[in-house]
Amino acid sequence: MDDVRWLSAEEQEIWRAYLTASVAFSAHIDRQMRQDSGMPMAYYEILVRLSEAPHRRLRMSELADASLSSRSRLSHAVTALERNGWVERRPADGDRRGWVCSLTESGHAALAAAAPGHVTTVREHMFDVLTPEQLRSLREIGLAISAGLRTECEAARAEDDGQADPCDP
Amino acid sequence: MDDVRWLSAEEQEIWRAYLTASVAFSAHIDRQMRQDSGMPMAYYEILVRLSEAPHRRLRMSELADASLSSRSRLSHAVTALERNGWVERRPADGDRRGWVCSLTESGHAALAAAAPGHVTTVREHMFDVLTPEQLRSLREIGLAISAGLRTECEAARAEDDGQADPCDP
DNA sequence: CCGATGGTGTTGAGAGTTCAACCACCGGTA
DNA sequence: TACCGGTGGTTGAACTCTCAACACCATCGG
Repeated sequence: MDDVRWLSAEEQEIWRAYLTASVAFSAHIDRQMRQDSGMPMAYYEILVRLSEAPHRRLRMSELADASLSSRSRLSHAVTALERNGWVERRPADGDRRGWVCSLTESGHAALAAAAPGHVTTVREHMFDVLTPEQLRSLREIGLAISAGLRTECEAARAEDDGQADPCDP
Repeated sequence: MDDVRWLSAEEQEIWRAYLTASVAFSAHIDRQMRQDSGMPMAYYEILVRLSEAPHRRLRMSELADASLSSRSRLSHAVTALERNGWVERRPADGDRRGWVCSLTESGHAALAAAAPGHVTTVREHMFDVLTPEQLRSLREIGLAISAGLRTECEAARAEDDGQADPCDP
């Protein structure tokens, strides 16, 4: 890592355009969610993933993967969501290490109340400002970046020479 | 906000592709920065902005805008950076309310040490996985989304009927 | 000069995240 | 059976961020 391939002026411009938009957009969405529904975006994501799962329940580890969250983060988050009565945790049958997390009726109601504002925000600041072609492109870009992140994890895992895996969360 | 324009299946796919990539990518970058340089990405951003400013110094409010951070967040961050000796805060002359924050030599060294790893990560997971055309498109997409967020702020400000401005940070 | 208004920046408390242990359990192996 | 590495999940402390309140100063109008 000694001969760094620095970014050209043009590349810097691209990177900055992406970074600025990404940071500002996610901050905007998070703020909207907190103000209108009293929960951070990460919690909304958890509720969404639960609501989409069969029987509205998932193993903790599966929920962590689905909601792009570390196990530790999810554990804390579920504790908070449980306090609100939006979610329940019960032992998994068949594996006494595991727990399944399920969406309560009250949690489903909270999700239903939060969704309209969220979707409206996303539509206004994304689908209303981009052309259909840009949207198609954005989909491909997202898939490519995600794939790139995933393959690095697999490569690190494949080495399995005791190196720490930098892709846990 | 009663007749919500929900997302079509195709739109959901686009949104999810973007969200997944954006969250995973920023988490990856933040983790790399923390592990290799002991600071969160937000702090690196502050150092970068200072290093690019004339005389490597900026008013707190300008630095907050440049680093996409709220004033409160910047204030806490600068306190932490000051503790590391990477940054200094001194009263602004001409306006006794204000403070200017400047990058120290030690801060510049920390930035120089952190940059290679960061740039390498960005290149590997963005420039190496996207085509030139996708990169051009991503730049336009970023600019469009940022512009959309900005115009909403201006609209809110233009109303100036006592409504709170939801675009402060 | 005085008060009203607005901008600049800080502070403290509470919420959320990260990191590094840690415990409990599974599955395979000797 | 006993051991042992690997998995599932939690915990507590330190850290970062958000939000609301505040203090201070500038500026403008009377």
